[in-house]
Amino acid sequence: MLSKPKGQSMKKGDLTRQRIIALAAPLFNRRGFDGCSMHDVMDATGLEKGGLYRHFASKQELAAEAFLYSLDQAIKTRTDGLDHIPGALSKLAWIIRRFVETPGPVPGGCPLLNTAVDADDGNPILRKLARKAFADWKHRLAVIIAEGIQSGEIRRSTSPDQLANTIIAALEGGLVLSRIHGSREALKDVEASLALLLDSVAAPVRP
Amino acid sequence: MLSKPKGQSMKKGDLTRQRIIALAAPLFNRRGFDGCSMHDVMDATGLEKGGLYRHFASKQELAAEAFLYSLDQAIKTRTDGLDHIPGALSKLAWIIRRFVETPGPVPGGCPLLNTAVDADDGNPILRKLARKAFADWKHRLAVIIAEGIQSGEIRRSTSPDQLANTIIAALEGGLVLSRIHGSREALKDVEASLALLLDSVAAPVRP
DNA sequence: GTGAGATGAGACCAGCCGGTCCCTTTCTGC
DNA sequence: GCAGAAAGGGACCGGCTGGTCTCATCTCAC
Repeated sequence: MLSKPKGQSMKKGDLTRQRIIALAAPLFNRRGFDGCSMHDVMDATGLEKGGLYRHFASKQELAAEAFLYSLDQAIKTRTDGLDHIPGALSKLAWIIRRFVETPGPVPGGCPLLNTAVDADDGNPILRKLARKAFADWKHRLAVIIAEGIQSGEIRRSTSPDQLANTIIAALEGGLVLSRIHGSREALKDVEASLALLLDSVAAPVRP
Repeated sequence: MLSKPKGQSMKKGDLTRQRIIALAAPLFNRRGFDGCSMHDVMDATGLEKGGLYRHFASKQELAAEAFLYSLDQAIKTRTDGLDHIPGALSKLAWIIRRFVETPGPVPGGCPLLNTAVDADDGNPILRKLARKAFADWKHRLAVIIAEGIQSGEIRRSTSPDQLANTIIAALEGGLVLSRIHGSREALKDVEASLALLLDSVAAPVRP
C-alpha cells in the first residue's frame, strides 16, 4: 500500500506504478472517487486495463495511493522553507500566507478536504487516510503553537489544539469558498481575520 | 425547476414529486451526485423508473431540486428564532452556536459545502446553485454586521464581507473536521475562536 | 545470447448506469 | 358514473462500470 522505494533500484514496473499514481492523482482530486473511472485513468496514462490492474488490486487501492501522493505533494509545497522562519507567530502567519497564495500542486483543490467530503459517508479506507492526514496537520500546527507558548511569544491561556483546528477549518473553508466563486477573495478575507486572531493570542510585549 | 405550489391546490403528482425530493435529498447529500444512483432513489421512494422520470427530466434536475430542498431545510432550522435576538454581536454568536450545536436537518453534513466540493470541477448547474447559496448566506451575515456597525456595536474599521466570509469558512471547515473525526471538538474550537474574533471587532464600550 | 520472470495488450464478463417507451391503473372534473 | 387526463409500472436500450484472464512482448541477470 505504501510507496515503493525511489532511486537507483527502481525497476520498470515501479516507475510505471509511480507514473500511474502521479497521473491519476489530479483526476481523483478533481472528480472524486465515483466521478473518476478507470477508463479515465487509462486515457491519462495511455495504458490498457491489464497494464493498470497489474499494479493495483482495485480502483480503491489506486485512489488511496493517489490521495497519499496528492497529500505528500501538498505538504511539500506548503512547508518547504518553513524552517527558516523564526518565531512561532511568524511561522503560523507564513503557513497561512503560503496556503492562501500558493496554488495546490495537484489541481482540484485541497486533497484532504476533497477526500474528507467524498468519503465521510462511506469508503472507510479513504476516510481513515483523510482523518489521519488532518490529525497530523493539526499536530504540526499545535507543536508550533506550544513552542510559542513555551517561548513566551503566545499567551499561556491559548489552547494549541483549539487554535490549530481553527486555522485549518478557516483555511479549508476559505479555499472551498474561493474555488466555488472563482476568486481569491474569501481566502484573503480568512487570512486577514486569522491575522487578527493571531494578534489577539500574542503575549503582550513586556516593557 | 423551482418548487411547485404547496397547499390546498396540490394534485397527487405534486405531492409525489415533493415526496421524491424529500427522500432523495439525504441520499444525494450523503453520497454525492455520482455516488447516488437513480436505483437508490427508486429503493428509497418505492417508485419504479417510470414513476420517477415522470416528475423529473433527468437525474441532474432531481439532484438540483434535492439540493434546494436540503438548503431550504438547513436555512430554516438555523435561522428560526433569530429575529428575537437583540443586537448584532448576539445575533452572530447565536447563529454560530446554532450551527455548532444543532445537527443539520438533512443527514450527510452541510449541503452547501458538499455540493460545492462535489460540483466545483464540473456540473455547472449544481455549481451555480451552490455559488448563489453561499453568496446569499454571506449577504445575510454581512447585513447583520453592517447593522452592528451602524448602531455603534461593532468597530467602524470592520469589513462586513471579510467577517462574514470568515465565519462561513470557519464553520464549514469545522464541520468537515468534526464529521471526519466523528466528534464535535473541532466545531467547538471554531466556536470559541470565533467568539474571540467577535470580541476583537466589538466597539470599545464608552465610559 | 538466452531463458525466465516481469510487464502490458486487449478481448471478455456480468452487472449496473441513466434514460425511453408503452401500457395499465388511478384520479378527477363534470 | 363516465370520459379524459394524470400517474405509475416495468420491460427494454445502448453504453459504461470495475474487474479478470490469456497470451504476446519486453527486460535483465547470467
